[in-house]
Parts: sequence; structure tokens; C-alpha cells
Amino acid sequence: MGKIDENKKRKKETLFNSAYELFLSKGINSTAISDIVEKAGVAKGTFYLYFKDKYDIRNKLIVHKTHELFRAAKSALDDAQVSGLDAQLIFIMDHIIDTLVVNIPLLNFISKNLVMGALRSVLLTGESTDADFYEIFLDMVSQDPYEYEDVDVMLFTIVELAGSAGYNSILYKEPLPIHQYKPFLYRSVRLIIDSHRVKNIS
Amino acid sequence: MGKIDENKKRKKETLFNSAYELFLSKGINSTAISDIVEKAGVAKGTFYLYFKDKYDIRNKLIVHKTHELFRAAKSALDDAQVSGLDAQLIFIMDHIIDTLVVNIPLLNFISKNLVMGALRSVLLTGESTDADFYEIFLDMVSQDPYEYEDVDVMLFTIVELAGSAGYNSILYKEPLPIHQYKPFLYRSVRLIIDSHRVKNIS
Amino acid sequence: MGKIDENKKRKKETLFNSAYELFLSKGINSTAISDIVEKAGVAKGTFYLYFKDKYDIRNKLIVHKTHELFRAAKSALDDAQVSGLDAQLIFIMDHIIDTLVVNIPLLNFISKNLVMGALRSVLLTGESTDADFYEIFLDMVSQDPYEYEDVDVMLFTIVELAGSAGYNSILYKEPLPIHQYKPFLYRSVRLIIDSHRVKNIS
Amino acid sequence: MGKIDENKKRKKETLFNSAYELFLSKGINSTAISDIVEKAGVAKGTFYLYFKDKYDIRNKLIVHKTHELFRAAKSALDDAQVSGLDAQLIFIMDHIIDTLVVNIPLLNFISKNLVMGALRSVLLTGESTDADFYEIFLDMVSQDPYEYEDVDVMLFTIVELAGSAGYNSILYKEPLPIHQYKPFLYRSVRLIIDSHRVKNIS
DNA sequence: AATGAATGAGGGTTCATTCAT
DNA sequence: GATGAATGAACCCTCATTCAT
Repeated sequence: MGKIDENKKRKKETLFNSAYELFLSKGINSTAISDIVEKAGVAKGTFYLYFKDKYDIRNKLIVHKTHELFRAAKSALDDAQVSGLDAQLIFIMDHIIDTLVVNIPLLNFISKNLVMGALRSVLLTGESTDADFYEIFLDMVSQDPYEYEDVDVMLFTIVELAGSAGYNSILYKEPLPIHQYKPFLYRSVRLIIDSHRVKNIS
Repeated sequence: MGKIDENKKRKKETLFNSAYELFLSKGINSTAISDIVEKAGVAKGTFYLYFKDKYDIRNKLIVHKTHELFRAAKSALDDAQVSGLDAQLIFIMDHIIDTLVVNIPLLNFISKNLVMGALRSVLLTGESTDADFYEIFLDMVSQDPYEYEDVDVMLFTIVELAGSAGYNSILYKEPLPIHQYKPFLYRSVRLIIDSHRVKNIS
Repeated sequence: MGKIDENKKRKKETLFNSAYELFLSKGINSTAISDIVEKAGVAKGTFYLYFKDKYDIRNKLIVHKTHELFRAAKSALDDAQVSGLDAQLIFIMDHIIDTLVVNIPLLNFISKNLVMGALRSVLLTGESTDADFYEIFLDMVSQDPYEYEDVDVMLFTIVELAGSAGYNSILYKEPLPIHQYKPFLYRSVRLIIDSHRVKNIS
Repeated sequence: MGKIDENKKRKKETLFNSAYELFLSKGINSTAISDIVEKAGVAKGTFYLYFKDKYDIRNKLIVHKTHELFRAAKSALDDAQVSGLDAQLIFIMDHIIDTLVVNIPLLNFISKNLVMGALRSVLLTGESTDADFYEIFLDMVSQDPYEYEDVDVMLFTIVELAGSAGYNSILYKEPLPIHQYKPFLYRSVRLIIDSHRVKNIS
């Protein structure tokens, strides 16, 4: 029985990987389900045993890949012993940007879906066995010496800014290539974080 | 001759409007060229006299509608006698957001393309006889009492932030509905503007 | 499994036959794939499971029909007990001509493609399970009491002459209708054959 | 008035030349009338003032180009002072083959239409102001010291053989490239000519 | 005579989805 | 569960031809 389930899982993963490679290389619109199953070496009907349609597998891929990006960044952060919420957030941001700079197809794929859209899906789908990234962020916030108000808003604003501006800067090198834009981006992020700090008047 | 050209222009506009309505109501992917021409009351081949394909007309529509948004906002700004670069930029932003809040389909249509992608197109296509919005921005900057450095970067950052965060806030009401998020957004914008001011040490 | 394969074969043959009849009656250019599938009673997409496009099925048909012509002629030759290479080749030629005289549409279809173009395809496609006609010819040559040099060239010249001149004579009855032209054609063929005979000077 | 007629003639020739270049480079099927008129710099409707359709202009082009080939060959023959019908016919053949070897697109264009089909058109269309090639051939025959019977048949057989075998040999280099095949071709031609000679038994 | 905008039938091709095996 | 042949709607795009100007 375990063997059968293993087989099923392997089949699903093969489809997953095949779709991923095709989405990156040919784009989603140009990838047919027949392409995916051919690359995966399974029959067409099999696809429908595991996924509802092309957009189902696409969404699951985006969530999965976004997770991977954050997980790798968080893991590096843990190794790096960075202190201070702003430094930590920027570290994560920087790690993700550096990953995407050398993987433009992936950037294009998750592109602007990177941000809230994907995070929302992550939160909504109970499938994920991964740690919840939202909680990880809250953790980081709570461990900072400063106190913050409207944390949701702060995280949202930062993620949107970094996602959108980063995407365009990497892809179009306008108004500056990403390595030149980074200082400005990070300065803005620090300002936003700072603006959410609760300043004791005492 | 004038009559023929007039006819051509009218036909192109009819196609433009038909496509616009269909894109908003059915989405781009679900809109077939045959839908567009049927609604416009012209033959299929006629479409191809004016546009290369569906994506050509889509791009031109995005540029056009983005233009309209900015033009209306700028016009209102001129009437409103607002002074100060930050107040002016926020006025424009606010005007556009208020327009889009009550026109979600339009928001979805130009969605994230609103930002640099569209502006880039606007700048690149020489078709537009409208005033160049980039120059309008530069004008506003130059007339402000303060001096600014890296104006390109400043505008880019603001547009990206407002576009991306505004889009999600309007659409998903997360983390807050847009009318509650606005104060945060505008505070961030002011911080970004401020960070680009050249402070005289004297 | 055998049933499915049988079904596939039957379907392919139905398409083949439908295309053949339509090509003969309406011509290739005027035959749409939708005509073929309609006549065959299958869905449009099915066509593309078996053939790349209209020209793929056309080529395969030409090869197939050319094969049939030669096979029938060879079979008749075997029954007729004709001796002598020249007599044998002319017998085959004559048989094919007589067949085509009463099947002008077929003549027009394979027309000038009859010749090397088709034979080349036959040789190149490994699909055929039929005996290789080129080898049959070589066999006939080797069993003749005379010895021949440049057999390839000889066969080529004969096939080209017979194909081209025969086609025009049958179709346009110019300069003579085929039954009057035959003596001239066969005389030329005999001369060509003779010119390739190795004459022992001894 | 002469000017207008000149203009008309020039327009027709421009269309002619444009079609020729496009037919050679893109093939007839892939050449649209809109391509032709665009290249010619005239309006679409103008095409229909001079030609019935694409096939009308194609046929006229084939006739024209075939004429040119023969005219050039005949002109060279006149300069070369060749005597003997067989030598003269082979000279013409050789000249045409050498021209086509270095102009494969032209070969493909007139290809097998080179032969009787085109000659027939030449004879049928009264448009041509050129000397009638058929008569030129008859002239050559009559000036030969030998006497010939069934001259029509002889010319037909030679033209068909040379056209068909030459085409394939040039294009596919099978069974031999044309320069190696020529001796065989010309030997066959000489045999055919010889077989039409009236031999006095005296 | 010349134009070229408009037509719209028509053809080729794709592909998500089904279902009998 | 797995297969993959079959489907046929859907869609894009071309292009010969017309005709008002």
C-alpha cells in the first residue's frame, strides 16, 4: 500500500516538475497539458487525476516556489546571525532578489504573483506542511527590541514595494539596475519600518 | 479624403471601445477577436487592418486608459490649487485610487500593468499627442521649493508602491480596505519624498 | 489491444481513402481537411493524429498509388511470361499506361510526381512492407542474358521519358494520342536500353 | 496618349517583375496578391486591371521565362556556328541546362511546366510578338542535310526527356549530378534524333 | 484609370476534456 | 489507477475580390 502511495506521489511530483520547467521555458500560455504529460512520461488522463487543470498546477507551483524562496532566505538568515528587524527583513529581501537576478524565468513566472496573491494562497490552502511564514515574520517582529504597531500593514507595504519595484528594476534595469537600486529600496524599507515603531515619549 | 480618414478613425475607435468593454467584462483571455468585431459591427478582417492581434489592442488600451486616469487626476489637481510636491503627488494618487475603487474591472484590467510597464509604453510610443506625463512630473518637482536628488528613482519607487499596494488593498481589502490603508500609504510616500530632498546643511 | 490497433488502422485507411477520392475529384488545393474528415466520418482533430497536414497525406497517397500501379504491372508481367529486359520493361510501362488512360484523374494526381520524386520517397520511407521496386528492376536486369552498364542511369532515363512524355500524350493527345505515340516511345526506350548494353568485341 | 499607354505598360511590367521575384523567392502558394502589389507599389485593385488572378500572371510568367531561355539559347547558337541538327539541339539544351543549374529557383518555378505545357501556352496565346519557337525548330530541321519523319514526335520526345530528366538530375543530383548525367542524356537524344532520320536504302 | 478600405468565407491547427479499455 | 485515442468547439488569421471614391 505504501508502495502504491509512493508511486502516486512520485507521479504527481514528476508532473509538477515537468510543468515547472515548461512554464519557465515556454510560458504558461504556450504550455499545453499534452506537453506536460509528455515530458512527465504519463498519459493525458493521468494529469486529471492529480490536478484540476493547467491553472491549478500553476497556482500550486507559484505557492511552492515562493515558499522555497522564503525558506532559503530564512535559512540563510538563521545562519547569518543578523540582529535588528530592519536588517533581518532586508537580509531576506536581499537574498530573494539575488536569487531571482540569476533566475529571470523564475522571476517572470512568479513575478508579481510573488506578493500578496501568492501569500494569500499559501495561507488559504491547508495543503502546506511548511511552517507558516506569516508567523515567522510575526516572530521576528516580536523578538525585536522595539515595539511595532500595525504590523500587518507594515509587512504588507514592504512586501508590495519590494516585490513590485524589485521586479521592474531587475527585469528592465529601469530606472536603475537592481544593484544600484537596492540602496534606495532598502532606505525606503527602513523608513517604513521606522514609521511603524512605537516611540516611547518617556 | 477627409471623409475616408474620418471613417477609419471612427472604425478604429469602435473596435477600441468594443474591445475595452469585452476585456473588462469577460477578461482578455476569454475575449475572442470575433467577439470584438461582432460587437463593433465590422468584419473580422477589418480588425487586422487596425491592430496586429489581441495583445496589440490590449496594450494600446492599457496605455490609453492609464493616460486617461492621469489626465483626469492632473486636471483635478490644476483646479484644486494644491501646493507642495508631496501634497500634489498624493492628490494625484488619491484621485486615481478613488476612480479605481468604483471601477474594479478597470483596476483589474490595467492592474499591475498600471505602473512602469504602461508608462514605458507611453514613453516609447510616439503615437500620443498628449502631454508627456513624465515631463509633467518633472515640472512639478522643479517647481517645488525643495530640491530633489534622484528624481527618477523617487518617482519610480512611489509609483511602484502605490500601484502594487493600492491594487491589493482595493481588490482584496487586505490587510485593510483602501480607505483605511490610505493614511499608511501616504505616510510612506511622504517619507520617500522626504528622503530624496536635498537638505542644506547650512 | 488488438482491437484498438485494428480500429486505428481502419481509421487511418478511411482517412486515406476519403482523401484519395477528394483529391482526384476536386484536386488537392480545393480539398480542405474538413472535407476529408467529413467524408471519413471522423472529427477534425483525428486527422492530425495520423497525418501532419494535407501534404503529408498527399505524399503518402502518391507513394501508395504508385506502388499499386507497379505492383499490378509486375504481377501481370509474371503471369505473361515475357522474356528480354526490353520487352519486360515495355510490358510494365504499357500496363501502367493502359491503366492510366482509363483513369485520368489518377494520372493527374500522381502526374509528374510519378517519376523519381515518388520513387525516392518510396525508397526513403521505411514504412513500406512491399517488395522494393528498385530491387525488382535490378533483378530483371541481372536475369537478362545481356550485361548492362550504368543501370541506374538507364532506369532513370527510361522512367523520366515514359513518365513525362506519357503524361502529356495521354492528357493532351499531343503530338499524338497515346496509342499512336506508343510505338515511338517504345522505340526510344529500346534504343536507350540498347545503348547501355555492354557489347563484347570478341 | 502614348504617354498614358507607356505608363500602363510600365505598371504591368512592374507587376510582372514583382510577381516573378516573389514567386521565385517565396513560391507561388505563399505569394499573395497583396505582396505583389505592395512590391510593385500599386494599389490592390490595379492588379485586377491587368491580370485575372494569381494564376493568370503565373502562366504568363512561365511562358515569358521559357521564351527567354530559348531565345538566349538560340542567340548563342547563332553565334556559335554549330552545324548538324543533333549538335544544334544539344547545344540549345546544354545552354538552357547551364542557365538553370545556376538558377535553381527559376528551374523550380518553370520546373516541369517548362515542357509541353508551356510551349502549348506559347502557341495558344496570340499575345507573343516573339518569333515562334516551334517554327524555329522546324527551320533547323529543314536545313539539316538529313531528312526526318515525324518531326513533331521527335521534338516532343526530346523536350520531354530533357525537361524531365534534366530537372531531376539538376535538382536532386540523382542518379548523377547533371554534369555527369549530360553525356547519357545527349547520347539518348542523339539516338532519338537518329531514329527519326529517313535512311535512303539506295 | 487608380485606389485601398472593407469584406467574410474559409482553412488550418490546437487542445482541454472525456471515456472505453 | 492508468491509458491515450477521439473529440469538436474554438480561434486565429489570410486573402481574393469588390466597390465607393
